Amino acid sequence: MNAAPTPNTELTSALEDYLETIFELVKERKVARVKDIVKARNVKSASVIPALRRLADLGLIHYTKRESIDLTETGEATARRIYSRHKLLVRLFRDFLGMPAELALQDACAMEHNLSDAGVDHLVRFFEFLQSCPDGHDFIERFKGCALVNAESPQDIATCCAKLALSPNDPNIISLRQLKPGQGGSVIRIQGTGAIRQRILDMGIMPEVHIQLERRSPAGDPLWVRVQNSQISLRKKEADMILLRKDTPADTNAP
Amino acid sequence: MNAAPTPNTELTSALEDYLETIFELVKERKVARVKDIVKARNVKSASVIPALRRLADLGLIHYTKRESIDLTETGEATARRIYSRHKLLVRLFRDFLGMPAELALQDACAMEHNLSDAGVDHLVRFFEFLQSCPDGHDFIERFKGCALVNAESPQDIATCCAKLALSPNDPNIISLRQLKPGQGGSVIRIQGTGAIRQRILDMGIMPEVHIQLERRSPAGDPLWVRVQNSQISLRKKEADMILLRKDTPADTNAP
DNA sequence: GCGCAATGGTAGACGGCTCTACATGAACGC
DNA sequence: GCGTTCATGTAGAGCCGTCTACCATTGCGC
Repeated sequence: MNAAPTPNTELTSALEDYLETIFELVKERKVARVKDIVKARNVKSASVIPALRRLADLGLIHYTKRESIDLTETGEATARRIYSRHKLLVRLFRDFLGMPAELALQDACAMEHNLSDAGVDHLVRFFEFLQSCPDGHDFIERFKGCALVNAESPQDIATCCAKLALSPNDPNIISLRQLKPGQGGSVIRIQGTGAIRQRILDMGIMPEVHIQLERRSPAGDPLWVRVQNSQISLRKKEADMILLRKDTPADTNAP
Repeated sequence: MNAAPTPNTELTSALEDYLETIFELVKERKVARVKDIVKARNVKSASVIPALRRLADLGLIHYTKRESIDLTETGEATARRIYSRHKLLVRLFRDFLGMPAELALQDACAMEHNLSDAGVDHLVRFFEFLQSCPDGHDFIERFKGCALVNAESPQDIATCCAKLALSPNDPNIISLRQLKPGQGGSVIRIQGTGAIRQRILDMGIMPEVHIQLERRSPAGDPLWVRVQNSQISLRKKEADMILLRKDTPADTNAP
């Protein structure tokens, strides 16, 4: 995936993964063996050995042929740094956003290599805020209890918010289908779940995105809308699910 | 970076990047040229051409030698999907976590390839909640105004929280340095900023992590603590910055 | 002591992505 | 018409990370 002017002396994502695996193995059972790494990372031993050699060259592990593997001091520090990014992302996705543990883990594994120091810092500040501030905790709990998060146990938004600004009768909050051609609005939320929801998200329609209704086909069903500067077509059924705040006359040339 | 049993017919991260670049160029100036891609992605034309050929093979772009490049219908849909992931992450890091725009962009670029559908969905639900629920907005605004987020314009946590549970005199909230050997606690926050803060985070010390004080050196300065099952040493100065909630006698064998 | 199973390691190949160095084409000024 | 210039494309090489197929060591049961 990369390859750039790789100066051969760099910790790549793959190596980070190996290092992290070793870290976990050592933590768990004091010693890492090739077999364990093969199993944990689901690769062949032929892939592991050169990786170990390179980690050894980088001074991150102690590795001599046919002997047990462990981390050097800098190796352990580096691994802990990677591992803590991992934990942080898991915490974000699982504990805060309510994502299933399994999936949160997968995403965290993949993303941890790309999270910058600044990203770490800002996530940490967020968690610090939650730790210190009971408002924060209340907020998260309400968020997690809410139908938006867990479609299976739907609890209405109104129940989750202390004060709900979107009165159901606000005439500016309408579904995309109710727009007139030429009108636009900003997405507030996508009603509904499952495959249709995913399709709508895949098209780039998500909260805070601006949509404009261009026209309806004569038959009425496919609607043509403009999103992110390009035109896409939607079925009525989908347009019903997209809730938005209609532009006020003021913001005619909206984002 | 990958390479797996790559069946040659797959959209890799690098290709996704090229596709997204083309999407943005087309959006901006109606047409993408090799030169623009070279410039945008900061690579050589020799790298771009084979990528274009493979994108064309995948049916994502129209490309014939020496003619202008544009997206097929599926190419545009795919690109929009990737792009919306990108935007979503930017929104998280910049608008919600208050990360500088530049850095948020970089992180988003790197991470967008690894965010799963489920991850997207959960982030979206979070933004939907914020959109719908004034509590949410208040919360974010308080978070962003808070000293934790913006070290430069420190506003005390107490000011940002409607009700602050951590009374400053809570005897269980102490700095790591005040622990007695054998005692432990859960990190609440890291005081201070800059390089020292980053060093502490790099060691894996962040909110919700459990730390136990093992011993102090005779001189008193290096402290030895146990984090994530391994022992690390800290200077007094660092220990001062780590605020934690002391274990109650109940949770003696804490996580 | 010996042989077998399991574990660890080697050789060689392949695809992906990038590069440098060079070649081709097109467009514009004159 | 022709040459210069810039954009585009080609050839070949290198590294990474994976694989398959084979080889070497170890240690354990007997």
